[in-house]
Amino acid sequence: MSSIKDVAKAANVSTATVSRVLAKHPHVRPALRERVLAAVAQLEYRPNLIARNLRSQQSKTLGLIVSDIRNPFFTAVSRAVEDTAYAHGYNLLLCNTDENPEKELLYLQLMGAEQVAGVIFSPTLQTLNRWHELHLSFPTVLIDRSLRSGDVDAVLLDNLSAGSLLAQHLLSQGYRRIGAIFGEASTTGRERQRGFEAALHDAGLSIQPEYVRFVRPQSEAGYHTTLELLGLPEPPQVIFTSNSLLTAGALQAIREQGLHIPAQIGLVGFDDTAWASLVQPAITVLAQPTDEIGRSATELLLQRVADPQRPTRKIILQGELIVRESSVEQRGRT
Amino acid sequence: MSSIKDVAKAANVSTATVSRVLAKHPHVRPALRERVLAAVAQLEYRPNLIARNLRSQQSKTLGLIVSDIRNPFFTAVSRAVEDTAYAHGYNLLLCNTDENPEKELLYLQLMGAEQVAGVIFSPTLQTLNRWHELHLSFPTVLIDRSLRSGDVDAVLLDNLSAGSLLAQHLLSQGYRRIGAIFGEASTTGRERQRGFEAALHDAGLSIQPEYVRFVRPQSEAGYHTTLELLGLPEPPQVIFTSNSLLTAGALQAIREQGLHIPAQIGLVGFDDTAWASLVQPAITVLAQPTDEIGRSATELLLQRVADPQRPTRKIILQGELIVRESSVEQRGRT
DNA sequence: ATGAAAGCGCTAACAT
DNA sequence: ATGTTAGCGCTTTCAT
Repeated sequence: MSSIKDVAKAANVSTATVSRVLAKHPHVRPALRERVLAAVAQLEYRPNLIARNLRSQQSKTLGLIVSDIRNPFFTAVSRAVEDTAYAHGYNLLLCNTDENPEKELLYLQLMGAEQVAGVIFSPTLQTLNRWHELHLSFPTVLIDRSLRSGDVDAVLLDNLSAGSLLAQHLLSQGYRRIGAIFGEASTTGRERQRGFEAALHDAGLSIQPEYVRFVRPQSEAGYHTTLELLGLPEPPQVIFTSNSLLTAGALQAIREQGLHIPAQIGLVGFDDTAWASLVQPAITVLAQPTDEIGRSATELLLQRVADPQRPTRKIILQGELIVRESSVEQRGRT
Repeated sequence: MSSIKDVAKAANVSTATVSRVLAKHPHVRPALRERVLAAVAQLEYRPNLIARNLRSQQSKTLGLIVSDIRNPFFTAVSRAVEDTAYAHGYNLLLCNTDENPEKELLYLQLMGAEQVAGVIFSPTLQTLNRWHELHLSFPTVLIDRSLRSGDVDAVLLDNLSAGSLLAQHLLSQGYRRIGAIFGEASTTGRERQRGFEAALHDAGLSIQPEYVRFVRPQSEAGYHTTLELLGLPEPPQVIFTSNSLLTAGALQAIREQGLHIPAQIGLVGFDDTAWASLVQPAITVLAQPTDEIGRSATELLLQRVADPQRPTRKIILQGELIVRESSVEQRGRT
């Protein structure tokens, strides 16, 4: 690998001049510029970004720390973040935490050590609670989860409204006994649950605790919890799930019990995954604008990188209710 | 951010000693070690990896360049790569190329500039064809695609067998007019097609070119191509797709045409995605061992990092045919 | 066993 | 407009 010195030697100039040419500084004589460029081409010179970063104390890398890349929501967001970062000349350091606070801390440290320009992060509740103790050396934009009060940039869904909207839809369809499964590790599940409860409350319904569960936001938990719900003396008429992994697990459980959707049981969830419209009946979902979330988060982060003094902002996006066949009106049911 | 100098000063030792303690060198007096460790803790010192990398000319970062992170195959592989890398103390620089050779080259350059320890890459045919011109400065493991002859480490599916296996299953089910949609940008699609053709040939069937298509390996293409196939004067009895995005598109097209699977048309594909077993009827697939692919690729890469002289290896994994309802026997059909 | 010092490749302040 | 040089934070000879 040839270095800037080799180029300087080949072009018979100083390394400073090479650096200037590469950085497109204005005051370089065309003749020299040509010589440098020729040498660069001839030697196939590529600047060593490590050295550049060390010297300039900043990198063109963004960190993205998500809890599970297999969750289609994060997959979609990651893709949007990557695209946006790329468009701005940034790259992506991707980390997976499995909702594990220790891994979160470790990766956060890593980001600091790698001198990333900034980080996009979906934290667990635990890490969020000790956020102020962390003293991170880089700007952060939270996605999917945040503290109401937290003084951090964030791009979030209006989870309260989203939970309400989905619950209201269920109520409007005549459902009364609603089983609900929420993710336990994050603020998001809690907020969606609050929206859900608010909707029931507004409709004059009381909350039956045995119908409301908080579990690990993964397929297996969705499956087992749905079986439990279905096994209740008076099983719910519909299952409300707060993320798509839970929805998948619930669907599997319902199928295995030989129950027909929507005739015997309804099912709704979050995130308009590829399969939500592919299964039959298609699943009613509260779709999140994943592209917009990823794009906004990246742009927000880049703006903060450019201006660290800028006041904290939270971007709240609205979800969209997509009504499909899995939650059609149930007449004449108890 | 405190540096190694600050620590040295606080512990009243030289930076060399701090470095030795951190690197767990054997010959440091316990007393000094304690002082250093105390200073590290007190100052919350974190080594600057950029500086470390510059000095040691190597990093603990692995590059992963995939064509589309939204493809569940790559999502699953990425997850496995991340896990394995993490277990070995490495991080992941993730890039998305959209099957775009220019982006591939750009990202490959970036990897060099970022001094990654190595790269796992799923290249397009075009980049593969000029692989030897690239003169990469880091070791690479190819996944999903490769040249038969190429002198590069790779972890691949036995695509020929996989294509055959899936086609043979179709033949054994009595299907004779088989529409097939393959990805065009990679070697993988071609190989699966060769396996497919071999199976038909072995069964004494001739290949009907209008039934065999090569398209962009994405959902939209699967959708439109399936519509075309379905619109043929004598439409196929079953659709064979060579990746899960194509399968999803095909399924959508079939549904929109109001055709019943498997009574009116069959459907099979690759990759056992979350939804393949969730849709009804469940889809027969040739499942790839995504976890094993990601793990093997990472370990192969790490071994090569450790020993650059080691002879090139290709790890060929077998797919598994999972027969479900979407391809059941068709009796009495023409 | 420990410290002094060189140097990884680059940028930028300073000098000319 | 261009060159000289210091130094980013670290590791690793080379002395002692």
